[in-house]
Amino acid sequence: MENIAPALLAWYDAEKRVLPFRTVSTPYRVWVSEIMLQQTRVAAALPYFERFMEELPTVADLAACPPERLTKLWEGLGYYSRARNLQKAAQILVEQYGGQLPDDPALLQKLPGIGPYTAGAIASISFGKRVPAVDGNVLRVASRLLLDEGDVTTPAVRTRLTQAVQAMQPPDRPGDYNQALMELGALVCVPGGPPLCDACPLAGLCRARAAGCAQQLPVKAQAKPRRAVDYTVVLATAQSAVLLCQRPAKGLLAGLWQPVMLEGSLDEAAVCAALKAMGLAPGEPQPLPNAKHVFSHLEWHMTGYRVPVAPCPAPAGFVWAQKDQLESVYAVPGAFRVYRDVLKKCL
DNA sequence: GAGTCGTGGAT
DNA sequence: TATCCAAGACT
Repeated sequence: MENIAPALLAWYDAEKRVLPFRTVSTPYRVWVSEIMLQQTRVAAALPYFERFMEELPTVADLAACPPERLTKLWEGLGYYSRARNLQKAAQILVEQYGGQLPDDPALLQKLPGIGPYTAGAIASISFGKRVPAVDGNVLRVASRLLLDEGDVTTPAVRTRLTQAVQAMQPPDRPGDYNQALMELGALVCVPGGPPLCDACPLAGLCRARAAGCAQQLPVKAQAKPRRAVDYTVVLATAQSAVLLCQRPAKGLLAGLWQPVMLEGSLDEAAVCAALKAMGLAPGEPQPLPNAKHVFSHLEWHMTGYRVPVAPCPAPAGFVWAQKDQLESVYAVPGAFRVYRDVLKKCL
């Protein structure tokens, strides 16, 4: 195949988006941005990135940040283990690397939260190393360009496509080349609809376009169905505060805070019984809207109540959260958005 | 290798 | 509404 780099880089120079981690691209900023962008759209990550950099401008600041504050900064962005791993890595950098990121992708990949893609992205973008950084965008672009009908979720196909794009990576601009492939996938060679081939600098070289099958690529094994789980969410309120409980340190939404969560879809009587079993004195439950939250691998079906309870010390593992604390202290998952909105109005 | 791990936008 | 899926990593 004719080398795609010249046309690709010319397009990138003219069309690339102005992004904060491109405007000032220190290794630290590139690293944080790459972690935030894992499985996350640029538009969703941007406000988080700006806030994060304002509060934690250096590796040392990140290493020293109170973990609960870090979780709050990440609230709503999802995949919360990313934040924990980011801090673990920062602490390793402070202790073992003088607070500097190494330029060797093999060393980068030893840090928590940095896998093959992110190591390649940091090494190529920040340090000019000629290494690949292959994400979902690049797999889509490459599979179309080469008309590769292999399943891109398999390691063999990923390796094949990685080698193909890296073979054309120019030694003088490896980071821009990697970013250009991703940018092309994000802006032109898009998923979920017909790609914008008329705007593509590689259209003349694209085998899938020539064959008229670009939209059918990449081939992916279909996702497995999610399982549904029923819960009852109880906003137990007293004296303009709501009862919150911290989730376990491991697993789904680890360490985040939530209202009283009971297994199953319960009626008023069962809710009162459960609250009494917690040592609370519940009043009359008031039904709230049901809510559904879809995760990658499961669905929560939530039945909601607001229940006034007699003022009392919080049960073990719970806290009484005032309205301002709910906003500024406790990190609550987006899964509870419906019920957070209720609290915003009634607390 | 297959599950786990969030959220929101686009179609 | 249902589905996909986004600058993936970890176990």
